[in-house]
Amino acid sequence: MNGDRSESSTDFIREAIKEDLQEEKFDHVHTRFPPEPNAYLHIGHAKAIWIDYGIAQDFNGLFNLRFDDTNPVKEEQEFVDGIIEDVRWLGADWDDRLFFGSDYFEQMYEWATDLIKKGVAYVCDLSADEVSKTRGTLTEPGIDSPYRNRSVEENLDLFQRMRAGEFPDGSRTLRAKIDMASPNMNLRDPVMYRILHTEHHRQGDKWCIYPMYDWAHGLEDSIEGVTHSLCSLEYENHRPLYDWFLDQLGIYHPRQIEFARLNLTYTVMSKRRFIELVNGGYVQGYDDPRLPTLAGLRRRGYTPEAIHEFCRRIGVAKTDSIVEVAVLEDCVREDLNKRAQRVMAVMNPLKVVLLNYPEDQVEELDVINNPEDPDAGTRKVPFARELYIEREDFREVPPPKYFRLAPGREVRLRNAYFIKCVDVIKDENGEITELHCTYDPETRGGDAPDGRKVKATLHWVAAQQAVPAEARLYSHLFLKPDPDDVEEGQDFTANLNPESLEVVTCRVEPSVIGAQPGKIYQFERQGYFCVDRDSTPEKLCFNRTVTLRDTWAKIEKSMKNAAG
RNA sequence: UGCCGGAUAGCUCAGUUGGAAGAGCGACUGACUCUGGAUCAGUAGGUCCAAGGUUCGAGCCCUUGUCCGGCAGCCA
Repeated sequence: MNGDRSESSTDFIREAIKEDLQEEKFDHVHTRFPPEPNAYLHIGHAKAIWIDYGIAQDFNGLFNLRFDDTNPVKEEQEFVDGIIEDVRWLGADWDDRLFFGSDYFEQMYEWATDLIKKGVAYVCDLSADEVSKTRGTLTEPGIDSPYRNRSVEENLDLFQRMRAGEFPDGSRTLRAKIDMASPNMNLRDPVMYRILHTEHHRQGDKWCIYPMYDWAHGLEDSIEGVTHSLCSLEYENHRPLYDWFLDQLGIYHPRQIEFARLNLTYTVMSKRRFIELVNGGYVQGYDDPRLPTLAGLRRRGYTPEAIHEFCRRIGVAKTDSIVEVAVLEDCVREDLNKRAQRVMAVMNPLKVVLLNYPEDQVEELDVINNPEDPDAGTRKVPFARELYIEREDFREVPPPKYFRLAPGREVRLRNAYFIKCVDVIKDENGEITELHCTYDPETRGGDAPDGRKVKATLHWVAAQQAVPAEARLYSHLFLKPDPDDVEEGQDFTANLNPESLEVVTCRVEPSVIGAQPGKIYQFERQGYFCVDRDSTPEKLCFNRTVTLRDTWAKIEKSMKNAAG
């Protein structure tokens, strides 16, 4: 874990565990992350993983990765592979404890039989619709199933025949006999098994009855010897049911503790919505860099360290909360600032011709790779007579407090020379096509021997030597902090940001040639950019992870506000 | 008019066994600077939902109320 800055932070779960250890309810700690393999993981799962894995580490305990694969209709091997990759990428380590709930089906079946023999489980012939109708409501009790008092022998026979495949889907269920009048809906004779003649991704056609989550989950934790089953708030009302099953069976009993799941501003965080966005063509896949999926974040250039730091900062609590994306963005900036090699790239080029620079000369300038990291070394960057600078780094009529290039003004080209603008060239439409400047050979490297200062430093590239590349500039997927904040009759897609992806062709210094997908750079003064897998040997493709903090934009905004 | 949770700074969240109210983000101010977009430092005064109670002492415990969230899949 992140040793140097984690100042032994604690939370209500860690405290509860400490207590359990002191009171000797448990003599060790064993947690697990139990995803269902029916979708890709998102940053909300990362929070859960860091709680599960982080706690196991803090207490020198064990951590399992277990797939909760009890529903063959929705689950696929593709997601198993994707999830394993994501969890490993995040840095959680399950050693050799990779498990599948479906491997326990036989044991679960035996335990179900035990419950039938005990007289606390029965085969019910009601249809799904009838079960629903007889369950009652939040304020009214349900009514007993007419099959509730079948004999143990008949239940045993029927259940065995359910397994043998004698009955069609949905015709019968195995139910726990608890209390149809319980104020907790989960205790109104919940279904334990349903009939599903569907092939399972691991079990094949071995089974045609499948356990419900509520029946299976507690058993899985029990079988694995998990001490603390950490899960989200929505399962709080299910805890009494897990306890009931475990108590009836008389088997090992983990302790469940619930915490609030993560919500983020300007995005959505559910499988269902990801599917809608992908199917609707609003994003290009589950690993679209605009999505908060782990695959998307990874492709965007987020690092495991940044995500870990984010999880540390947001903490663990039971309060429903919506965390600002700005916190996440700040975490990547902090991490990438330390590790990203700096490079210069121009997004929106404006040609600069250095009138007094020799026509065919090209210099190789030594440039520091990362001012934050002395070990990062230096590289060569070509400098020539024709350059590109950022169009917005020049103003013909500079506003107050604008210190960048303007007619007659001198600025520094980062790592190179001072230049002074002597002429502005325009086309017939009055559009500026290029700048004529002079450079001062004495300022090579960026400092003037006579001690004179400039107020701005611009990034640049050599026009001939720079390589064109595609840059994908991402901004928030939604226009509002809460995507569900819509007019009546609309859904969250009404808040989609039409400009969440802007694709431009930029020009980058040649040192990036050959960079592999996943490589992260800081484009100086602009932001962090990550080489995308869509890159080809001919053309690099960059995803903007996040912009740098933009103080100038703030100044500009406040001046506008002051003026308006 | 059921059951289970929650309510702390502008925003988002911490707050260990009850013992002088915290962080981050944002904002503002300043330093520094070859990223005026790196970096660093400082400032922020919130009836800790409300009203009672227990206590020498309560954000933390108890009671009541208010508001918010979850629960009526043969999903997880």
